[in-house]
Amino acid sequence: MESTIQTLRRISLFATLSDDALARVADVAIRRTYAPGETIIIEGDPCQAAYFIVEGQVRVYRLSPSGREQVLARLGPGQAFNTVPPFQPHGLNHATGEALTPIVLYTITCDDFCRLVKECAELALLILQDFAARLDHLTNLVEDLSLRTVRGRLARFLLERASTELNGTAKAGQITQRWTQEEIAAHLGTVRDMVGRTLRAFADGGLVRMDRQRILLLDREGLEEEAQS
Amino acid sequence: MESTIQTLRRISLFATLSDDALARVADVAIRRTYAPGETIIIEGDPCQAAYFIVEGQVRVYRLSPSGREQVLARLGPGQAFNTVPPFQPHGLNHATGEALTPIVLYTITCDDFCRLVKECAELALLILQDFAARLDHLTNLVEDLSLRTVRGRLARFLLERASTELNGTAKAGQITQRWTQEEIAAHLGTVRDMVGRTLRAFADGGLVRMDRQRILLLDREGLEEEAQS
DNA sequence: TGTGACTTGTGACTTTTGTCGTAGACAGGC
DNA sequence: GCCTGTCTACGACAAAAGTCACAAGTCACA
Repeated sequence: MESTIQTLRRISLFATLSDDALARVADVAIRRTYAPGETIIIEGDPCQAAYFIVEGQVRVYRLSPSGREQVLARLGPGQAFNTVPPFQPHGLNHATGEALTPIVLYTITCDDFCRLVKECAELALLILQDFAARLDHLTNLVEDLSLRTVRGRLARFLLERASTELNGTAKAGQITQRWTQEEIAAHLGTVRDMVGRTLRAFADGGLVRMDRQRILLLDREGLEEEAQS
Repeated sequence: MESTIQTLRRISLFATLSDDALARVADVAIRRTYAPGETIIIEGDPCQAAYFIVEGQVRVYRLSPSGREQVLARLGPGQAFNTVPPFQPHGLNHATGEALTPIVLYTITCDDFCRLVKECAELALLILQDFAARLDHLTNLVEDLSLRTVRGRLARFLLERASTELNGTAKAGQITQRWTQEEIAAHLGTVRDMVGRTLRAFADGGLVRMDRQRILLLDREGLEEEAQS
């Protein structure tokens, strides 16, 4: 059985932390598990804790009154969520988090988390970097939603996925992970129908080929052109 | 003439900082001025510095290929911008900042800023809180753009302005600050025409009254209803 | 091999949003 | 006062996005 410290070391926020600091984190971290489909946090609830994923996939999203959802992030092992509200005066969770697969994670209560950060400059800096990355991502999302068409957003989405997967063993231009149109729609802030129609338009134009739930990028430059608008 | 330290004390990020820490900030802060209409930073440029506004108004926005802009924030004295990229590995400015009025501000170079934060846990915590507030704001903006109609966004915008201005001396429900439809549109991620038409629709429905560039909220509950969708 | 749950394809339609052109209203400088 | 530039009003139109209904495909699992 792996020790708490060894496990926490795999969280990217803690990866480069000193042993000393990590030990203090381990003192206050509590292990939890969730079943697929279970809701881990609910938007608007008072913030209880920050969450650090050891195993599994979590979808973080916001829900509209009319029931549509906007995915803010899809997170995997090593990533964290709900790290923001602890630093806010009246800290409410600002999104809902749902387990997609069986989840193992560690939680740290708001108070503990704030205290740790105050006492440990090392950790503070790491979290700042993490926040910076999120701000960057959200700013891009805002630009996308506000200034691009669904067509453009989908093109960017495909290009982005294909390139991140290149790091792995995926063949160039192939998106191996399975995405339903519904899921893609929730990421892009639109509805399934639009995604389906736009994908078909891309396929008709010879930009992509669809093979089940896998998508093959045929014409990267063409897609980049589409991504402009 | 006010000293640098006295001036920096008025920046909200530094307001509660210890004298000692503030002195170190003052050592590396450089005073700058800009004329109205001048561009202070350009999105995509490598990040040179963080900016702290002493006097004047700055508009921070992103530009689309087709020339439309999405305002991310409108900042005044005491507020800061471009504090994020210093914490990113390849730090590029992720938005454009433009002086609306004559500006006096202090800049701190990326390197200095990072070093200060590393050495001074107090400052790190304050910046974390600032980032948390921004993340909150951006998350709301994403939800708005993705899940609400222009009508809903405008209603929320009006309610928000009217309530923040209540703290001042403004009469209940009046938005005293002047907003052109063009500016509102850039905040909401739409175009002037839409804002004009929607405002007119609200006025026809008796929800607001428009008196030149001032807007008077007549029916707060009605607006809240509109804000749902 | 059937069954049910989930996913996708497709067309017709509505609503929302964006675009364009023109004309009127207003404010501030001179 | 009288321009001039900025802001606004408004109608007609075009494009994008969302909605609805229903058929068909896919898959896991008994």
